[in-house]
Amino acid sequence: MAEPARTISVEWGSLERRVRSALIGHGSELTPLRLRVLRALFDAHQPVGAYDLSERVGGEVGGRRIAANSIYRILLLFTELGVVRRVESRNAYVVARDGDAGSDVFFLCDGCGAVTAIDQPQLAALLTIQASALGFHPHHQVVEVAGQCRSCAKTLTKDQS
Amino acid sequence: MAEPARTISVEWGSLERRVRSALIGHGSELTPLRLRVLRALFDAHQPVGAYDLSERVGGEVGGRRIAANSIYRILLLFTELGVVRRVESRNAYVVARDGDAGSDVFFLCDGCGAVTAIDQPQLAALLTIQASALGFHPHHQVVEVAGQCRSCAKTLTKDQS
DNA sequence: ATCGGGTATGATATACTGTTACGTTTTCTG
DNA sequence: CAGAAAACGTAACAGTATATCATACCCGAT
Repeated sequence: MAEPARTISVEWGSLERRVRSALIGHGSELTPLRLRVLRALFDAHQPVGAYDLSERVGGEVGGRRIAANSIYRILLLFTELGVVRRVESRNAYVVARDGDAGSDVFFLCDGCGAVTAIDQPQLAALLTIQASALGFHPHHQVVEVAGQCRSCAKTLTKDQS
Repeated sequence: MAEPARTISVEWGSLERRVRSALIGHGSELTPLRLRVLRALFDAHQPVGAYDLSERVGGEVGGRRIAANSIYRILLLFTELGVVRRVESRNAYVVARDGDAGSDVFFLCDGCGAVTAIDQPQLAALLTIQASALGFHPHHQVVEVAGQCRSCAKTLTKDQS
């Protein structure tokens, strides 16, 4: 098993500021629970499921369990604000890159679970063109590629030799 | 609500032949249950969940319920053979277009549920290039666009006027 | 101060999705 | 026919998501 690579480049400080202002602009605020959820997601550096997140957040506070419910509500809020993205092929969630307009491509490593998010405007453009040709009005896109990251691929090759 | 559009262009006869030979090449066969699952999926003309499928297939035979288990096994087999694709953002399954090499783009209508699958080699190429640049070895890609199809978009516009 | 409203969270239940383990039936084949 | 392998069933369970109702808290108006 290769070591998880840190792949989503987000600074905690700027993330917190960004989320706080997004929430305020939305008429809400960055409550302690929301902050803890955001932090747990940030610390994971990879997609985390809602229930896993619930345990992580609860664990911080002396094992007190957080209602799955609340986690989902917070995840919904965060995704609506664009600060968190759902990884469809994993049923999990990650912190969005700063500047991610919702058209990022996710490269997901089966080995270490790391996710690399990149902006790919040409790809988004292709999809838009294709959609127009179909008379289709897109409002959300999912582009996810599963495979092995560089280090996991190396490890695998050695193992097989 | 607009009428569901028929979007996946597959002829039943050729589909059955294709699946049968794929199964035989795999050392299996097209059993009655597998045939009924395939048919139900074909008739739906849109993504269908596993449990929904279970009911549809069971309903044909006097309400006898088909084990979710068997449905999943068959779906797994079909997806391995490439005759069925999983729609990640819907937790559902559709018959693959003939010639779909696994790199199709799905346009999913939120209104009528219809799915339009198209081949988009340029897009696959873009993803491959990007993967190489990252040292990433892809083995599976998911490209799904949610939105409104032509007719549902029209209906919506009228409703709003 | 307290009443009322809104926001946030909890508690509980339930639905939906997917997997595992094991047993039975069928079919093929020697 | 015996044995093996494939196909399917049954049951239990794990994981993911939502619905509903109750509660805590803040804050402004009375």
